[in-house]
Amino acid sequence: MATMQDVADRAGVSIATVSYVVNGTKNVSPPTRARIEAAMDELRYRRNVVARALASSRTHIVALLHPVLGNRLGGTVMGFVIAASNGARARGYDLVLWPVEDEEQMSHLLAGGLVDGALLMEVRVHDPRVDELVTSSVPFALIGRTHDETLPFVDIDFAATIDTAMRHLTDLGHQAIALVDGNDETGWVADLGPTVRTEAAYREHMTAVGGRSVVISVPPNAAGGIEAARRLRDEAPEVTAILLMNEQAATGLVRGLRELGRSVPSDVSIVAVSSSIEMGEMVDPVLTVLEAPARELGQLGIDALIDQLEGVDTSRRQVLLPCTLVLGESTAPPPRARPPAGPAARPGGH
Amino acid sequence: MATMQDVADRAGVSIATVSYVVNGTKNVSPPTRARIEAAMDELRYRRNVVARALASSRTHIVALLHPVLGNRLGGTVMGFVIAASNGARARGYDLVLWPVEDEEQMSHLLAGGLVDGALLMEVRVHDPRVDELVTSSVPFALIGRTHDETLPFVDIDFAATIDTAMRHLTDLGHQAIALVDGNDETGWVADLGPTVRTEAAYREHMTAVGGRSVVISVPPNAAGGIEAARRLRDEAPEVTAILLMNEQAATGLVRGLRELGRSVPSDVSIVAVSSSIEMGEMVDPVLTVLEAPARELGQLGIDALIDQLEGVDTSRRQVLLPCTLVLGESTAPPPRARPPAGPAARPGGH
DNA sequence: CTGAAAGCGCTTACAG
DNA sequence: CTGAAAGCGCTTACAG
Repeated sequence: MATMQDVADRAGVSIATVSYVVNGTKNVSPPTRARIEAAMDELRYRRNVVARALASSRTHIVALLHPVLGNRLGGTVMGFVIAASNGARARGYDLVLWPVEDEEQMSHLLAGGLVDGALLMEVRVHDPRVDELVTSSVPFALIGRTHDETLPFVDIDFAATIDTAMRHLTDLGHQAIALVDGNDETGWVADLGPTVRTEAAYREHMTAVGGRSVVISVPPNAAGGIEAARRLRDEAPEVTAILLMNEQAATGLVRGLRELGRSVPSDVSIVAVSSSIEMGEMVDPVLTVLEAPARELGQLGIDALIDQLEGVDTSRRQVLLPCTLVLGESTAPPPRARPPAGPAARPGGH
Repeated sequence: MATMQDVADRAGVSIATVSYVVNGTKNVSPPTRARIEAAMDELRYRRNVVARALASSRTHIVALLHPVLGNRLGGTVMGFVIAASNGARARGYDLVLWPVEDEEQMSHLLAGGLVDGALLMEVRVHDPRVDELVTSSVPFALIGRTHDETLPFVDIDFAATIDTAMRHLTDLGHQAIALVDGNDETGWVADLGPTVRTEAAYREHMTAVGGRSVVISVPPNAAGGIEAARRLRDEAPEVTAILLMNEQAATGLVRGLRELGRSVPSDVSIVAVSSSIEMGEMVDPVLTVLEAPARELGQLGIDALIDQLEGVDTSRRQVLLPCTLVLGESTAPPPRARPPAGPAARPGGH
C-alpha cells in the first residue's frame, strides 16, 4: 500500500502538498497538482483513513445504535438501516452498527473515540440513552422522539398519519373504530414512540368525534392477532374497523375474525399503520397500509447527524413525515352502510 | 478525555507500562498494576481506538458487505446481521455495514485500511466480489458459497434441508412435489447460492425417486405467488405438494391455489424452505417451515473471519448447517392418501 | 519488571 | 504556492 510519502517522493513534492490536493484544502498550482495526481494514479494511492482520523480527530464514522432487545422483523427497520448506510457513504462517512444493551455500555463505546456521532433508532418515550447523550458531548440524531420534544428529531407524523387513516375509514362510513397495537413482557414495545403516539392520536380523534376509544394491546405474533379478534368481540362487538399498529399480528387478526364469523373487509376493515407494502402483501386480503417513509427517515436522520458534524446548526431541526396511504383489499364500507346487493332489497326502491 | 500519558503521569510510570496493562501484553508487578488501574479508574480512561489502530495496524473493525440490490425483506437477513454484529462485539471487534455496489467499489473501500477484514452475505454462485477478494490480500469470510467449493465458508446445508423437507412430504404420502422459487429481472436472485442449491438438491431428489421435476420461478411478491398457482395448474396439475423457496410469494400462492379451488393443506401442502417462524406465521394457514439458522450462521461467519484475523488457520473450515423443520398447518397427507372422513365410507368397512 | 524512543500515516498551523 | 516540522495517542521491539 502506497503512502502519502511515496506519492510525494514520486511527484517530487512534500507530503504536505499531497495532503492539500487529496483534501482540496489549499490551492495547488495546476502543474504540481497534475504531477501529484499522476503519481497517485500510478501508485494506486488510497489515503489511510485511520491515520487521517488520528491526525484530524475526525473518524468519519458514525454509529447506528440499535437496541438488542428490539430486533423485530419488519421491512421498515431494514429499509431504514440501509438508507442510513447509503446516505452516510454518499457523504463520505461510514456507518457502524452498534448493538447497545443499555446507556452505560453506550457511553463506554462512545468514549473509545471510534465514531464522530451516533444515530439512534427505536427511540422510546423514556429513553435513558437519550438522557445520557444530552449530558455527554457526543453529537447525535434521533429517528423518533422522546417525551422531550425540544430536541431535534426526524420522525413519522403520527397525528397526520392517524388522521389519514381515520379519514379513509370515515369516508367509507365507519364510526366504531378500534386500535390494535403491540405489547410485550418487557413493556419495551409499549414505550416505543410509535406505539405511544399512535395511541394518543387515536384517542384524541375518537374524543373529538365523540366516539369510544377501544385499544387492544397484544403480542406481535399470530396468537396475538387471534387474541385481539376475540377481545374485540367480547369488549367491543360494534367495531367495524381496526387501526392496526402491530403488523406481525395482522394475519392472526384476519384469521381470528374469520373464525368468529367476521370477514375482512366485508364485516371489518383493517388499516395497518406504519407498515410496508411488502408486509401488507403478506396478508390475505392484501392490507391497506399507511406506508412508513423508511428510506426517507433513514436519509434525513443521517443527514441531520452529518450536518451537525459539519457545523450546521441543526438544533432546531424537527422533521415529521406522514405515512402514505396505499389501498389494499382490507378496507370497505361497513356492513350497514353498504348498499344491499340486488335491486330487490334496495330500500325505498321502485 | 484522558490519554494514556495522563494515566502514566498519575501512576508515576511510563506510558509503555500503561500500555502493557491495558493490553495484558506483558507481565506487570501487582503493585504497579494496581496503581495504574487506580489511575485509570480515577481518570475514567478509555483507550483511543484510532490511535491503537494506527500504531498496531489493526483496526478491530470488520465490514459486512451487503449488496444494495438485494435489500430483500426477510427476517432471516436481519437476524443474521444482528448476530454478526453481536458476535463481533463479543470478541472486541466492531462491525461496519458497507453497502457495496460492485467489486470495484469494494476494493476501493477495502484499500482505505479501515477494516481488518470483510464478511460477505448474499453470496452468488458467480460472485465477482469473491473473485476480487481472493486475488487481494484482505481476509474475508463467506456466508454462503460460490461455485468454488474449495474456499472456506459457512452456509446452509441445502442437501440435508431439502432431504428433510422431502422426507416430511413423502412420509405424509406425497409423490408429485414441485419447487416454487424466486426470480427477478436482473437475474440476481436466480444466481444466489440458496436458489441454485435448492433447485439442484430438489432435482437430484426427484431423479433419484424417479419423479418429474417441476420448477416454477416467480417474482418475490403476492402476484408472483398467484402466478405460480396458475402455472402449476397448467403445467403440473398432479402436484400435491410444494417446496417454496420464495417466502414473499407465500400468501399469494395460498390465495392463488384457493382461487383455483385447491386449499392448503387439504389439497396441496406447502413447505417453506430457509424461512423463519415469524414469516411462517404471517401466512394463513401457518406455514410449515424449514427455519434457517440465521443467528448461528451470523455467529459462525463472524467467528471464521475473526479467527482468521487472529492467526487461526481457517482455510479448511467449511461449515454446513441444516434448516430445522418447524411444523405449521400447511402440510397434510395428499387428498387420495387421506382416509375418508366418516366410517360409512371406510373401504372394506363393516 | 520497566522505560526511552521510534514509528504508525496522516493533518495543520506556521513560515517563507 | 510550497515545505519543514510538530503532533494526533497509541504499540512495540529493544535495552537495561
